[in-house]
Amino acid sequence: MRFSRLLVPTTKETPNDATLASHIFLIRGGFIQSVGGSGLYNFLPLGKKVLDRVRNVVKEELDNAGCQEVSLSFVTPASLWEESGRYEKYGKELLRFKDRKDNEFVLGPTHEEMMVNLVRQSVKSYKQLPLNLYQINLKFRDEIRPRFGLMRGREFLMKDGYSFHVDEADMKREFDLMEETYKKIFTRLGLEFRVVEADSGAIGGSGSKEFMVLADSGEDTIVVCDGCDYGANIEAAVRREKTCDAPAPQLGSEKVHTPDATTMEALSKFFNVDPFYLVKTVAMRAFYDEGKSQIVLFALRGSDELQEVKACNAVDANELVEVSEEELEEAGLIAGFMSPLNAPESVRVVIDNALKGATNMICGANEKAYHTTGNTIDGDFDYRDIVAVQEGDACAKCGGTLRYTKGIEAGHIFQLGTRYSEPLGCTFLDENGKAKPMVMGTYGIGVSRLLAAIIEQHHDEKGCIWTKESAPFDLYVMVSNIKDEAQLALGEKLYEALSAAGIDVLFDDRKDRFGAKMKDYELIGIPHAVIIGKKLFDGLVEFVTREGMVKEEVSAEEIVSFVQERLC
RNA sequence: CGGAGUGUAGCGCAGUCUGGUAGCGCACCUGGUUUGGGACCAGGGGGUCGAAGGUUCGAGUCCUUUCACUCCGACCA
Repeated sequence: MRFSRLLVPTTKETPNDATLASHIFLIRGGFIQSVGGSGLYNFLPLGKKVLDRVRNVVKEELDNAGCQEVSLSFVTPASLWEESGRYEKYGKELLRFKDRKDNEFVLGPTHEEMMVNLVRQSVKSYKQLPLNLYQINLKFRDEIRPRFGLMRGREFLMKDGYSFHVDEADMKREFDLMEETYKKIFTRLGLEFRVVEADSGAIGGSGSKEFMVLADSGEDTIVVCDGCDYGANIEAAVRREKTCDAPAPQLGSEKVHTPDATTMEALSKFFNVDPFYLVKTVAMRAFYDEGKSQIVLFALRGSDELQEVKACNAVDANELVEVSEEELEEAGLIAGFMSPLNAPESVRVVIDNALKGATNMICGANEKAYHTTGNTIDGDFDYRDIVAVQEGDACAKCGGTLRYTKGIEAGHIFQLGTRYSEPLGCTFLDENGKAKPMVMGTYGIGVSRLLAAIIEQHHDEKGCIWTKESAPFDLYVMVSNIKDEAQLALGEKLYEALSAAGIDVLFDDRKDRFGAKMKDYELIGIPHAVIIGKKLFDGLVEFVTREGMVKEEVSAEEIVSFVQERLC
């Protein structure tokens, strides 16, 4: 491709809404263009090329693993969503609309329903299973807050795969195969990543794993172990039970006047005890379908923090919202002095596993300005894991030290079970002629997000540094001064010879000066370049490696074979 | 939805307080010079100042309403 003919509107100036390197360089490098609506982007020729290359890597590996590509309608009938029960559960993220006949539709945010519908219509027998179908298509989620360019757009390209099995064991086999396949994909793309235990979220199902591309700019906090390979999203992370060296308060069962001790810190000072021996009670309003809600008290040790996703799952709610003091009072609760032990009937109580059987605990009295001491938590409560693992906690697996790191969720695989096949009636006949719901797995990769993830991991202050399998071109060839006939002639010759050798070359034949072209090269970030410049007088050209901007002088006569050797 | 802010040329911004010919940089077009680190000179095109209403002789500027977008929190590939 000749640069002079390529639409690559590079800019010197940074768009004012871009803060992330990937967002800045993808816009400045002319890969993508903001559409104006938030979270919507056009892919320009360079961006489209990268997207296609990434997509091909994904496709090749999946096809190798025996998956079959299909393409489902982007517009999906609302009735399917009602069948699965997600029409409401998915909430405002579903973009709903009606056609001229007043039929309701949804722009697909994920396609479990659609794929199940496809399969239930065409698969009837155990002989046709297992089956793994995928597509690489647009998705639309009306995100609450799109941001960071391609990282969190509303419209995005996703690979979504769905597998169908006769039983759980076969589904797990496929799940493991997909984990291996995903590892191959991310490795080929040159990404440093980690596979972690994850929460299943709105998709539903049991076991799930996320593929986290490690980057400080990642939106997810992941917990990793220094001692073993344990890794988990903070939303699903577990730890070894915590202990405390400080002595437990030796206080009998009493009610103590504690007027100003409304925080854990103040309470800890008041009694001069470690927060480990305090009961922290967090009130949240849990929302369910049809707008129903209930106040829930979550109790944990004063030294712990509530993990909201775990808490939300514990009460099976759609979402949790903080509660105002007025609402608390209406429910008969006093902020700062709440207790799970004698809570009003109307509120639900969930207690963290770590508190089960705890003794000598100091707790709110459910009475203004009073706490009670000497409590033992052994009642018939709903005990759950609702705690946020903290840095320094011990690994449940090996006892090593856990720490936080940041990641970009690039892939997520789920063991779905019959979450969708059952309500949608996706059944097959087994050897005995009995109808059974298919056991499913589902597997996603954020393909457009991968572009952002690659740049987050591979860039410098000057621009992008694409990895081998993601680069828009294999090689960039620059003629420094196109008025220099010898330079131009060599450029044309190289362009032709290298292209003929199967190398995808971006040939910079523009009239601009050396500096301008160099800046564009650095911004666009093609892995290697050949610069034809003044040293051609001495029969030399430069071979540049974008990573580190390493320059090597090579004889003009040998450059073709030199490049071929270096690029493969 | 809660909090904070911004809407003026394709992009980045000034002008708004104190009403009086709509500006600057980048980009773009024409001509010339220049060609190893985002060149220079000369000329040029491009705007219903987010929208609606109001005050006024006169509104980008003041008032009211509204919409959109951005940033900080809850959702997710």
